[in-house]
Amino acid sequence: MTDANDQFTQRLCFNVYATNRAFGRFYQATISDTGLTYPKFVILNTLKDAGPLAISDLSTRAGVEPNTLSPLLKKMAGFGVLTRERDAKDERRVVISLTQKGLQLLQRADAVVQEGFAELDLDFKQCMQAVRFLEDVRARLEKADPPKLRVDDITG
Amino acid sequence: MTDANDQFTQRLCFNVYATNRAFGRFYQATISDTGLTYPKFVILNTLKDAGPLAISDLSTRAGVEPNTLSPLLKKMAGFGVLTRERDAKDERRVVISLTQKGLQLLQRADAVVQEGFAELDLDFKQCMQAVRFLEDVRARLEKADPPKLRVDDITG
DNA sequence: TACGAACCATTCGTACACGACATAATCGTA
DNA sequence: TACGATTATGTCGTGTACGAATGGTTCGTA
Repeated sequence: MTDANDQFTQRLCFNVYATNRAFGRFYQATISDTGLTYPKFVILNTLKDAGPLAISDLSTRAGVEPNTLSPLLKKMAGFGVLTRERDAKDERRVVISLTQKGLQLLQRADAVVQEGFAELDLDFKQCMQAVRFLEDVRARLEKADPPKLRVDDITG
Repeated sequence: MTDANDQFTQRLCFNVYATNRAFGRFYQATISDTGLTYPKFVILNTLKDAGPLAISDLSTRAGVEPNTLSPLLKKMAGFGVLTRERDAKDERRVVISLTQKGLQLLQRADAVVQEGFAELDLDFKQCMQAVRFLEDVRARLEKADPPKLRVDDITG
């Protein structure tokens, strides 16, 4: 890829960044009254699709580090939307399961979110292409070995 | 758009979310030694492209709320990469300008980031399409009036 | 020209998100 | 079978990010 094209990667990065927060505000406005946030919504959704998962597996699927999940899951368990249990076969693992309450909450939230998304009226084909492209980008980012800039005289 | 298509909007949202953090980790690995982070990088880049800006304008361009920017800019000014000055014409406004030090830091960081992005070897055309699509999505999200779910008996 | 509306920056409280580190459990191999 | 390497979770410190509320500044209009 030429230099000119790398500019587009930067623009892609910026648009991903800005769009992520736009989506976040959209979810906030839609579901914050239920106590849900987008990250919590993602966790519940992942559990619904995959069934009970250890924290590390949940981490991989959601693309979030385990140390981010750990306190979040503890809090959510406190609200009864999921449970945390040590795996008897491997005492290192903590298995997370969706509760009935969690499932109901998720379904209600999901319905309203779908309703809001429908009004955006996005083009189906473009949407699908973007999803596939972003999945590819993510895979490349994860296996990449990024270069490292060292600057001793500047802090910030 | 049909219900089936809204599922794709959800998948888009998730991929934007996950890709954003993958990019964030990439930047972290690349430029954290300089004290920069991706949000700070964006601020410097925006100032380089647009010249001095009031905080509210910077907020609009970067897609970040002013209350997020405010403390961040104060800290960055402390490191000498930008300056904060009250606008004499309108005492409400605080004008942010890039310093020479900030510009140099940005240029060095930018070069290394480009280098890393080149190795991702993304497809130029797909990248451009994704950028345009995400810009459109963002515009729609910002003018949308999201539905609101109220649930009294659940907190989280 | 005065005064309420609108605008701009800021502070505050809360919620992710990460890297570095700590600790406990399991695995591999000598 | 012991013991170093690996794996899984959790804690800590730091850094965004947002909505709500605050306190000046400017604008519009009576």
